[in-house]
This record gives sequence, C-alpha cells and structure tokens, in this order.
Amino acid sequence: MGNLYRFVEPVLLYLVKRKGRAYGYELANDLRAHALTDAEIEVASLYRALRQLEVNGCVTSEWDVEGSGPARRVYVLTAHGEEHLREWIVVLDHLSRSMKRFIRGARSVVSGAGRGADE
Amino acid sequence: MGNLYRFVEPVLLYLVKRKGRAYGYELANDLRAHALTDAEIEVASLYRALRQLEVNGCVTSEWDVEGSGPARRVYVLTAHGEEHLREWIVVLDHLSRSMKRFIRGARSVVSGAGRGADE
DNA sequence: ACTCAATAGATGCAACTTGCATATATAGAC
DNA sequence: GTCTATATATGCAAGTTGCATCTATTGAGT
Repeated sequence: MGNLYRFVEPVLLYLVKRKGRAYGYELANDLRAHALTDAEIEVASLYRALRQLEVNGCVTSEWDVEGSGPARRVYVLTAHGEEHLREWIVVLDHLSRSMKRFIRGARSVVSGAGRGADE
Repeated sequence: MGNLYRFVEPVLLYLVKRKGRAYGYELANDLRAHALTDAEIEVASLYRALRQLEVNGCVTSEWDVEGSGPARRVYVLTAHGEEHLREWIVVLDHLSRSMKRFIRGARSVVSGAGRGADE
C-alpha cells in the first residue's frame, strides 16, 4: 500500500503504562503484536520515537545495568505521558468512527468492495 | 495533538469517484466535510496530492476553460484509481477495527478515559 | 582463546514530505 | 482602477523516514 505508517506513539505509551518499566528492544516485539497496522516497525525509528517521547516529557529513562547482556535504557511513563495517552484514545476513537462512516460511503460508490461477512 | 495528518488520499479518490469530474479548489471544501480528521487541510498539499495521484495513474486531468474565472484542472478517476480506493477501504477497515481493539485495551489501563455514553 | 549469534542502543545521511509564504492569473463588483 | 474571490502552482526551510552501519556486552560452541 505505501502509507499509513505509524500510530507507534500511542501504542508505545500504552505498552509502557501497562508494563510499568520497559526498554526498547523488548518493546519492538510487543509492538509487533499490538501495532495498529501490519507495517514493519523499524528498530531505529522505535528507539528515536522513545527518545522523542522523553524529550516531550511523556516518559523518563534510566540505564539498567542489572542482569546480563548490554545495558538497557528503561522507560517509565510520566503523568504527562498518561494524559497524552488519554488524548490519543479520544483522537483514535474519533478517527475510527470517521473511518467506519467513510467506509460505508465509499463502499456504496465502488463496485465489489468485498466487505467480508463479519460484523 | 500534533500528528495524524492525512488519509487525504483515500478521501480524494472517493470524492473524485463520486463526483465524476472534480477540481482542486472545489475539493478543498468537500474535503473539509468528509475528512477523517479535523486537521486543517493545506491547499498547497492538496494540489500536490492531486498531481501525485496523477503521476501514480489514479486520476487523469485536463484543463477546463469553460465558465468564468481562471482555468480549472479537472480530474477523473481511472480504473487503477478505483482499484486503489478499493484497497484503501480494506486497509481502513482493518485499521479501524485495530483501533477499536486498542482503545478498549488502553481505556482499561488509564484512569478516567472518558468514553462518552454513546455507542 | 576465538568466533559467532543474540541482545541492546545509537548515529549518519540521502531521500522524501510538510507547512508556510509567495507568485501568477482571470473575472466580477464597486 | 482597486479589491476580492477563484484557481493553481512553486520555493525553501524544517522535519521525518529508511537503510546501512557502528559500538558494546554476554553466553554458547569449538
């Protein structure tokens, strides 16, 4: 298809909130399971997204040197981050309703837009 | 909020299909009414999106010099454009379902994510 | 000891996209 | 003659993305 890309931000906020403490490498896997699109997640952009969330004050981070293997940058959601997630929920709710409406209209103008018997 | 931007492409394909013939300036208004987000639509990016759709073979255009005022570049949907719209419908259907699922999960981990008694 | 793979995070850069300002031109109203 | 609405387009700075690449730690295999 081409476009659609992210919505990575709200999913990250959600995952960090749910896990309490989370680090990038681990989130890459969780993201694949919870992503809103099946578009491949670039690890580089994931790490950058997390740093950006920190710059915006949505998460804080510190190095975790416990355990084996290389150090992990562990993120925790801030109050502001949770507020941001709440805003995302409202936006995505609105967006998914708009899409539903659009799909109904669009299906009526194109031929053979298979709708699959579900719903 | 910040992000979310477009989904301008599928709405343009839909509008051009529904109208049969359509030009940019006119579509700017229709877009405001049918857009999936309430984000402001940049006219410049609208014109560029239409030219891009033409490059991709989704629409064809020609100048309409009838009527008063400056000439209009009138667009018509191609078969490929209609196919592309059909693909968009599938993608958006999938996406809106994913969002619904995500919203349910996310609401359960944040406090006071007002869901509005509707639905 | 040496090598390899998995884990973990990050940067460099070219290519692309976006937002904003601006340019061009026609036509009707005043 | 000037102003506004209509109509399309470009230039450029700033931001974003995809891909390749780099660093480093640890454990397993030989």
